[in-house]
Amino acid sequence: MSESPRSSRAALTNDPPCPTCPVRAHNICRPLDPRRQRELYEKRQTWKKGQVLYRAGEPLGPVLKIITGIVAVSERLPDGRRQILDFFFPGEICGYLETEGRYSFEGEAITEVETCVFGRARFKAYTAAHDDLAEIVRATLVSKLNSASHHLAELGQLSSVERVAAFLCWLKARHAEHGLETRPLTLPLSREAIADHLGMRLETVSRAFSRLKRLELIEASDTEVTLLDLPGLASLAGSDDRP
Amino acid sequence: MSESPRSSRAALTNDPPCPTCPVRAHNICRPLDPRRQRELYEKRQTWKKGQVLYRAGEPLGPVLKIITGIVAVSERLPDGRRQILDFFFPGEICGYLETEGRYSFEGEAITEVETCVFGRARFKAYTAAHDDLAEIVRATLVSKLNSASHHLAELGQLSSVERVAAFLCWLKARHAEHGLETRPLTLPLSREAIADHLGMRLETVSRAFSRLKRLELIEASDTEVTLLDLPGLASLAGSDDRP
DNA sequence: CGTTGGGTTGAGCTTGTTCAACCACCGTGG
DNA sequence: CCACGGTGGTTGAACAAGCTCAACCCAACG
Repeated sequence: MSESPRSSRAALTNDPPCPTCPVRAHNICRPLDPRRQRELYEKRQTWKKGQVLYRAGEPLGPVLKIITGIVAVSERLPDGRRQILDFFFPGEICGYLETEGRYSFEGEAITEVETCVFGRARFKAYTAAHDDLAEIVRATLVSKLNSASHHLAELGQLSSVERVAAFLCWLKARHAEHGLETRPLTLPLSREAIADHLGMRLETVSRAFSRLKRLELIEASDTEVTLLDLPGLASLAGSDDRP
Repeated sequence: MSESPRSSRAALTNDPPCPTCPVRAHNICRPLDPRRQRELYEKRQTWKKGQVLYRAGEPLGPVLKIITGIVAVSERLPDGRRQILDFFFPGEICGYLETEGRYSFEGEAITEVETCVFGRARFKAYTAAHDDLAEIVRATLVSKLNSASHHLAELGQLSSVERVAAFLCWLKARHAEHGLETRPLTLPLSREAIADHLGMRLETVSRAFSRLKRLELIEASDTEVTLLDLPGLASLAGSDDRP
């Protein structure tokens, strides 16, 4: 056996880039020691903005963990209308939880995206074999069900301005959770993406932003928002923050 | 040891009513042999129409499996608006999947309801210890996430008539799945409950029913509906049933 | 320097809400 | 037995919210 430090076999199985990965402490990777990192890691892939990671109805492909960028998961109606169900942020795993047999939804890179790529069968077996990982998957599933339900209540009951307020609060929480700047928030989403997420038209989203500015609840440009009055926004959004 | 066939201890631990339970073949109970039925069974409870099984924010109580009747799970805004997130039918388990620490939502009996009652810790431990049961719980969770997502797309994208059409298709599928009469469907839900589920007002639901009748897609009374043209309804509902 | 892709804003229209009247059904009590 | 009130459903008319279509703005970029 060769002792050369970079034989092709060694390059394949050793030295994963995990130690410098910005999301090594997120989700499934959080409890991994170097040995398990090496066992689980396979490869990475980058996706251009607008590129589709998987399409509804297609047979299942690999499991993807987002390293950088944002993925929108959506359902599309035959006539082209689409509902963005969720935005996946760095650290999250997409194309896994919401799958049974085939993809039910569509995953699209909303920004430039970099992902870790795992063979599905291997990933499933590995997470099933390790209790701590299985528990993380389960907890994520429960939390996704909760936020989908909450989102449901927003779409069903809130007016357009209320929905945008709720969205901004949600976005802030998400940024905070991922250690990103929250004052101001960078808005990596177009008005159209926000509209498709909130079940309204982009013009209505734009008007809602204008209203919130006029009410001095936010300051906003095309790509940045500052939440000036978080409690005010939250109460608009119907969050019953009982103190 | 007494040989008397009905000592109090024996009454407590033996002879669960499972053999005659109408939902013994549903969900978690499906793979149970008599021994496991005896181990898992605790007791039953009935709830009057309108009674609240649990409230958002309360500490967790027991896990409930519905034997007969329908439970509506909803989120309520501070100002009283409510969104019915899901209807739970006989065989389903409620107050379990969507919980983390405390109840996030509210469960209310929409009809007279009979349930099996399981101590939560015991239930959790038992299902975790049996692989087949754990798998059923996991699959249910995934399927609930899928249907919540789909419901989200309906609320976000469909018009009022389309939503009612989608709801009727869904209801029919649900009845079929539970072996209930589907022609005509009995409608155990008030117009108000349907409205709260679809994010509209009861008057709008009523008008949508009238429109669907005029289009001869359905026949309906207060408490019964017949779906005359299922494909027609489905296409209204935006179901891309590719043949 | 023109073109292109978002974003904003206005005017008119459509859809769904609000408020109110009315109806059918059902159980209760005179 | 019938009058009564209550509950849930339907329908209409006026109104409001959000959508459509179109003009316009601005910054980025070839």
